[in-house]
Amino acid sequence: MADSIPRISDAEWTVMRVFWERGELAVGDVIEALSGETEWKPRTVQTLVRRLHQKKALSHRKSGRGFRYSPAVAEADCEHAASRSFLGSVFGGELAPFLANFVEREALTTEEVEELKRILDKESGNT
Amino acid sequence: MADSIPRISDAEWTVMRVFWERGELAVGDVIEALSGETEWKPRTVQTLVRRLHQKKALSHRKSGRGFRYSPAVAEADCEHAASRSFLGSVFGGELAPFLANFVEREALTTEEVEELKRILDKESGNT
DNA sequence: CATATTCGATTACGTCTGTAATCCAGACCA
DNA sequence: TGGTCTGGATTACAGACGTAATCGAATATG
Repeated sequence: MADSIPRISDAEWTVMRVFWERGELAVGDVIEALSGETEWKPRTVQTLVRRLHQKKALSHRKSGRGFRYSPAVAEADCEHAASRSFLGSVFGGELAPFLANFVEREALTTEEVEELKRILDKESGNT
Repeated sequence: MADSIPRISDAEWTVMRVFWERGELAVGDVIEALSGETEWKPRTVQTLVRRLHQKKALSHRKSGRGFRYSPAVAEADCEHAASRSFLGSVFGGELAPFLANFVEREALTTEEVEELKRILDKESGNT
């Protein structure tokens, strides 16, 4: 895990999620997987795949006429990097103000609150 | 509150925070306020202020030789819009997966967990 | 074999961002 | 009054992003 996490753009997240869900894919597979979800033209998807490969978020493997691509970074790592970056820009890097703002504007149900608390408790034994 | 919230970039957040903390300011005030915090040249700060005014995040008022600017959007609204946008891109729009990923990778102290739970409880009476 | 399809590579193009520099006019200072 | 400082307007410029089109090679298909 020497590589730092590449910065993934909004459109690229959509593509990466396909790879994280389905593993190694050819471009055509990605195009098909996204055909229901987005309006992107095939060339658009291919550009996104190529850029993700350039920035080392996907790796390459020659296969027949083209390549097969697979995730070269872990989803959770990318998510965490994005979270840190977001909290850094918008909330001074802190989780609490984010959460406070969020619950202040969104009506969470008691169910949801309970779920979130359970998640908080999952952080096992610390100080 | 008819205007939708403008999209504020990373560098722009730094500038907006100065306005939210201090209210109406001339460009020079912002430059000075940021001189400790960033390495930005005065022209850079001015460009950011001008762009924020263009995108209606700041309003204008003629004053002497130049203008005084003030926030035209509420901090909490911008934060919430940014949060929604971030969760939408990265976590399928949901808070729980974000929180789960975060606590899984960051060692929160018991103190912190308690604070977060208190925040969650502040969402008053819903279903 | 000939044609249609697919995919990589290259190119495109407008917008947004970060990071300024230049130019100019008005204001303050000596 | 003439210089200096400030701030607005204009311009710059490269890189990221969204959204592709074109070209050309290889492949699958009839």
